[in-house]
Amino acid sequence: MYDRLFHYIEQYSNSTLSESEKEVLTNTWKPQTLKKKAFFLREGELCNFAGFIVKGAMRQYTVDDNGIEHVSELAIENWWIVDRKSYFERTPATTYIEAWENTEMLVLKRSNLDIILEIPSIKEMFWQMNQRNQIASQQRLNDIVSLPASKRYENLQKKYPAIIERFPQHIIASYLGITKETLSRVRNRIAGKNP
Amino acid sequence: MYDRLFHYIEQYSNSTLSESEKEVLTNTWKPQTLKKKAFFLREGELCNFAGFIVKGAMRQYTVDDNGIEHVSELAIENWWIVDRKSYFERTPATTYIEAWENTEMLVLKRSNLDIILEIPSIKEMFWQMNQRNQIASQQRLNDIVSLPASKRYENLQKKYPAIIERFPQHIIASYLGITKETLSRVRNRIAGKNP
DNA sequence: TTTCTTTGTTGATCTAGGTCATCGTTTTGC
DNA sequence: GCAAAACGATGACCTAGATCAACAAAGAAA
Repeated sequence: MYDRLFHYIEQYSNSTLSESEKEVLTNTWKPQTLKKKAFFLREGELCNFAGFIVKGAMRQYTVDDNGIEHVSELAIENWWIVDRKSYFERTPATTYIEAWENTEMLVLKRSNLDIILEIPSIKEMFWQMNQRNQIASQQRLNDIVSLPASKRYENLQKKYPAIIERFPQHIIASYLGITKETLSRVRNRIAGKNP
Repeated sequence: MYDRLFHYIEQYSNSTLSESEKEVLTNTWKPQTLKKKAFFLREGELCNFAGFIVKGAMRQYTVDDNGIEHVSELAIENWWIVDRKSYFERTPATTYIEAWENTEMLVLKRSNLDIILEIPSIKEMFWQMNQRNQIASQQRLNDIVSLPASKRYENLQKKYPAIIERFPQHIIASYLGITKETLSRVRNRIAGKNP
């Protein structure tokens, strides 16, 4: 169960974890399973845990003043899921995080974060993770203002085909910032062009 | 000139810089001035410098396939300006960065980054900066899919009134993901509501 | 099986915001 | 000082995508 996490850390820190370090990790990261549709976090709560998905799929979303849900993040195996703002700044969460499938995670309690960051490869891994994440959301922001719906969908298909297979269309649509009807029509148009 | 930088670092690292650390900083961060309209970075180049703005204003933007500019970042005194992806991953820049006013900066060469990160308060400052930045772009992404143009403008007014005063409307419009005409009308409507 | 929920499609219509064009006003460069 | 550029406002029109509605199909639940 922990192997995926170790491997992830070693990959992104570009270094090897010692046995003692691995022990610290197993003492601070705890397994948690969530049934499909169960909430990992609700708006208004404190996000006390950061989760690494070992198996399953989750989605993060906000609810606006009109009660409309807007998907902000979709995550599957080997991804992190956390309300960063709430977790790092210890403020009430503005997002919901929900298991979309039955999901197994390893979760890091916020109060253990500082201990964990003493390990250089962990610090490096978090550093890289933040960097990558930031670049990705910058890219997403840019796409949303400069590309039409169809191009955004095609980009997602290219970049994260696995995501498209794991979530239904109305969730993907919301992630792309369009309605399910528009995504349905966009897919038809694209299919027409590539016979 | 360096005082602003020192102060910024001490503020966000929540610690005090020693004299020797300050010396390292003055040896690695170099002053650079840019005339209005001069480029700090062009698409395709390597972003070899991260800039801290001491005085002035800059904008970062991309140009899409149709030649339309999309403002991705606006920065004034005490802000950083850098193409993160290019700087950290050493890949060709996808953005332009241009001085909007005559600007004084302190710039950190990419090859000095690793030296600088040895100083704990610097590492901490970068950590915080990345964290904040990430949260901000997440917020911006959320706003753009969930709020109408008028609300986005009002939010910007509340959050960064200084930005609105320093840049012309067509730049602000692009930053908000709308056209200058729409911003003009939106402002009229808002002015009508608050007589 | 039967019922209920979730998912996806398609049509009709609407609208926020984009596009195009024009025209003052202000700034800037020389 | 003057021409040229940059800036901002406003009108007329257009369109990508939203909204509303109806319906089919496929799971999931019972």
